[in-house]
Amino acid sequence: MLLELKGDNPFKIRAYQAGARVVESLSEEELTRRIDAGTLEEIKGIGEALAGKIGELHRSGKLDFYEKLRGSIPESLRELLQISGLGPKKIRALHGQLGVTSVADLVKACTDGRVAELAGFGEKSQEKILAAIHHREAYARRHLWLSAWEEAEPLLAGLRGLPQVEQAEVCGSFRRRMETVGDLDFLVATLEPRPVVEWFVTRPVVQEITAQGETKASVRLQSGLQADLRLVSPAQFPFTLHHLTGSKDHNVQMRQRALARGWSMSEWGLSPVEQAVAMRQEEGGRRAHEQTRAIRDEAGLFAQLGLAYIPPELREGLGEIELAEKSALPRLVEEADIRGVFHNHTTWSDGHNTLAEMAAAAEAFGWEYLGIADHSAASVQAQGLDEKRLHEQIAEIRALNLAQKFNTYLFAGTECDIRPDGRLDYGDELLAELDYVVISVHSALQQNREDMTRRIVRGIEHPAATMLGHLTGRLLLEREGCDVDVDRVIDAAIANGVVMELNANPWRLDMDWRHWRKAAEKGLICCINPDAHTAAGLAHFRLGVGTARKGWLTKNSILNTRSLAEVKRWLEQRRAGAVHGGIAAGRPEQSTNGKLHK
DNA sequence: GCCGTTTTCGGCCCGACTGTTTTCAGTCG
Repeated sequence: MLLELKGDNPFKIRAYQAGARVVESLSEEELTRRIDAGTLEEIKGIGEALAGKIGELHRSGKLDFYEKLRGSIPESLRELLQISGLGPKKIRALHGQLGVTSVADLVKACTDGRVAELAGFGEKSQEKILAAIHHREAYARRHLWLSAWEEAEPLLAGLRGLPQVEQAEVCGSFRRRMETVGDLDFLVATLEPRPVVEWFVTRPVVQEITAQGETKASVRLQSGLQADLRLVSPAQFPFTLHHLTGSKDHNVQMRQRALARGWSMSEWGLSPVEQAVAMRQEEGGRRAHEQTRAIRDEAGLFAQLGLAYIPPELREGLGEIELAEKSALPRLVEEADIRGVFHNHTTWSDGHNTLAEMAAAAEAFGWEYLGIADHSAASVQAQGLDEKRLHEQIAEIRALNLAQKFNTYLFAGTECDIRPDGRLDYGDELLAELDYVVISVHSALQQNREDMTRRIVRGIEHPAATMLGHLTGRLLLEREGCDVDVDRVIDAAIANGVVMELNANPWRLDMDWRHWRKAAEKGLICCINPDAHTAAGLAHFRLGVGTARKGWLTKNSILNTRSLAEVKRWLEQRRAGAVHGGIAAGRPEQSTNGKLHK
């Protein structure tokens, strides 16, 4: 950002951005190892200069280059970049010619009418800047994936219902299943765009139209979410779908790959390089792809570049292209693979539905089993169960199973607090009576990294622990997770045969998808849990499946894709102390049919 | 600042829309 504001070489700026993304994608462990071994430069995107700077920053906590850069630019200029419509060039003009160094300065300059007098600005720019400042918090806000879905779904259904529309999809980070979404990118295949644009910009949920043209429109929805509509011909659709789905890193790598094979690739199509260059010089842009390669869908596009189909969730530029080339991408878990969930709450603690209501809802999903894990006594705020009440609940669960009222088997569990010192909130005898134990941190979240890590690892080492609930306790867009050494916790879980939850509550999606791929490769087993507090909340398991897919998880590394019989056997063995190192060895295909046990 | 089966120099993705222009620059995605 500082280099941008300085007006430095745009390609240099891009190199820094690319380098930053590379560093972000590394675990702390690997980053440190590579710095110590001097192998940072082996990673694409990190050269001599960046490796040197990263090393200096890592060793000393300071970077001379950065300090000098920062000193040369007013700190407050950076926040101007957040104002939509203002880029580095305009900010430099405002700073250089009007002496604007802060948002407050800018507001004053606009209301004085001085901005409109600048070359390249006018009345309208001035108004837009003021409006953008006014709304910048609401506009810059990201939205939970689920909130975005609730906004997108009716619009998508509406678009698909229009007679002119052949295909419609939501692309972008939404399609890639990011945990939060910045805007919605609708893409439509049509030969008659006008009425579609007209329909889109006149929806009642549209608060403001920010752009409207022949082939695209942008609106601001009442929620503050921006929604863009792109319209292309059916022949272009797969190219644009891929392009708008991204991510940026993935697209850059795909284009490089296309170029290496003699193709110029863009959102418009795929054409031979020489032709694209020649036509661009003669005709300009779009016509360059008139003789584009005909392709039916995204799979055809990947195939043209010698790649297996890459699911949207994996398109983050994190090695998916290399594996697609070898047809070695994992077969990702699907919603239909889930046969039950653990970690759910009832009216016994802070849930809103009774045990029987939860069981009925689980049965409606066709699940073979449902785990009940109400809060333990320490979670007073959630009406956690004391020993007596937990005994009563266990009895009720056993009775429901005996009565065979539901086709879904109920497991008696608990979400047992890990106390600040790492001890569990129930005694060993009581824990041993349960079918399984979810251990979670709910209090003293501000503990330092070392204490928190030791606390959680101690919980994991308890012989009764079955799975670790919501690793960091984060609430997306609201509260940072606790500070914990994730790698150490993962290693401890694997060593103790403890499963890691993927909490599918829309606010959590914790453990983060960025950790799962490597963790699963090491042998960590996942359990996708909705952490449901209502019967309707059980449906959130779908968000967990989306996140698991984003984390490269396959059915085999997920506990609750196993049949009831397998899960029962595994839990029994675990409680007898016979299982160590996870359940990866058990092949689901070879198991008995869980339905026998209903 | 990074990169290399055209290269160690000379490239680096590119088109739509807006507002300001009077043919185009800046921003965005």
